[in-house]
Amino acid sequence: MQTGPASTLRVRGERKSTQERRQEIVRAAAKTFGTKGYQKGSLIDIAAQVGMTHAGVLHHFGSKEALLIAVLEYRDAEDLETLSAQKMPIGLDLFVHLYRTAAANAQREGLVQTYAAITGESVTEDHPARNFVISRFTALRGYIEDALRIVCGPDLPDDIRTHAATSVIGVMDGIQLQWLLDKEAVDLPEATRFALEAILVAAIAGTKRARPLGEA
Amino acid sequence: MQTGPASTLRVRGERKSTQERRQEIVRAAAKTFGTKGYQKGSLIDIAAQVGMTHAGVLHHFGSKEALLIAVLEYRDAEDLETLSAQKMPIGLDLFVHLYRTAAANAQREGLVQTYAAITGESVTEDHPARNFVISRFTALRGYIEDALRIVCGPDLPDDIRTHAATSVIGVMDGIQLQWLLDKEAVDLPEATRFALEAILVAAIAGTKRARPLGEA
DNA sequence: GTCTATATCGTGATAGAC
DNA sequence: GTCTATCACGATATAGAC
Repeated sequence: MQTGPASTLRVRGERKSTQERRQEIVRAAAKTFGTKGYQKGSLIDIAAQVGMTHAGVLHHFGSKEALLIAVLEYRDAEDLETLSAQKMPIGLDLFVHLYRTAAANAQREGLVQTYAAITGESVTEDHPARNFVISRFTALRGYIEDALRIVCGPDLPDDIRTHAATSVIGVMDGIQLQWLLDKEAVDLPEATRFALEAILVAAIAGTKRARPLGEA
Repeated sequence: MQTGPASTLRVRGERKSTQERRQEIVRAAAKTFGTKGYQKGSLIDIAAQVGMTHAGVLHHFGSKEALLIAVLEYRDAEDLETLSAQKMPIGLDLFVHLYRTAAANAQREGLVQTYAAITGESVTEDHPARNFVISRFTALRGYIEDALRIVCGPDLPDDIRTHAATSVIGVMDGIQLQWLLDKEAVDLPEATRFALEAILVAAIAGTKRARPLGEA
């Protein structure tokens, strides 16, 4: 991704330099978009955090929307870094990883808040993060379905597997949301553990099951 | 709540009158706040839907924030109307009701979208809907805990009951969110049914259970 | 690479005519 | 009860100096 301009001399040891500055800005933007939301979060606010004017920020990213995209990509990169390994865990390990993520998230509210605010806003018309969020959900469902294929075997009907994957993501996001709004009322790690176990057990129980809920 | 000015003559059969006009506006506002979000949704947009200028809307509600509150109250009233009875069902009936709500919601996207957009935005700083959403979650958790007390008996440890209630709300919201963003990938009623059953079974299984997830 | 200055726009809210 | 007109404000983005 090295798109350096030809005219600029590029010494190896650029002292502080663009890349670092851009990262500072992205981090500030993540914080602002997280606390104020994308629409209300202003470039002026972001710029102030890194000691610049908003014009300076625009010099680096061109537009507010481009900055948001940069934030989203940065968040994804951070997520991968969090994994001790380089790749997404598989099988039962994935569920262990999901629980550990929830436990870790309980101590980094900012990250959760940024994710929740942007995801929440993304359902609105023509929101710049919309496609990103959709892709993210699709990918996550895929990972979880793969894990379920390993844990439950191939006998598990496709629709049940999909419902389970959708439920896992849904319940993690939903619990995070309630936790953000009322931390005393919600135990993020333990509620998540309960839900993950419940869904996993139900998936393992698998194909045939009594249906207590249903017709009148 | 009759705060009519003394100077105005109030004939019983006011022909079209304020209350109806206000309701039109609230409905338009719910639609706009749902599609654009609260921050981006403008009074001008809302006013146009009912054939007025934004000044006209402000005459009725005083401020944009007050209009949002009116929308939230209106939505709650609608929710209660949806219930065939007047009161919230109890015990197992509550879970049946929750499933039916999800099934009904699959055919009224607008309502779901409004709820999701406002709830999503509410995590941001000083958002006018924040307290409303917090109260709503608190009340819902209470209802569900009560239902679980009936279904599972009083032996169920308090923390498990709370985790289950949090999970129920979380999974319903989370599945709705994924459905809004990608309706082909998510079967809202059936995924919800799966999740509700899973959580219910786990709650019934109750107090003692092996813990497949946990330490390293 | 960052600043100042400015263009342009849209908003929520107010005042007063009708 | 609704409109027109206007205010005050804050935003994104651009142009050009340094």
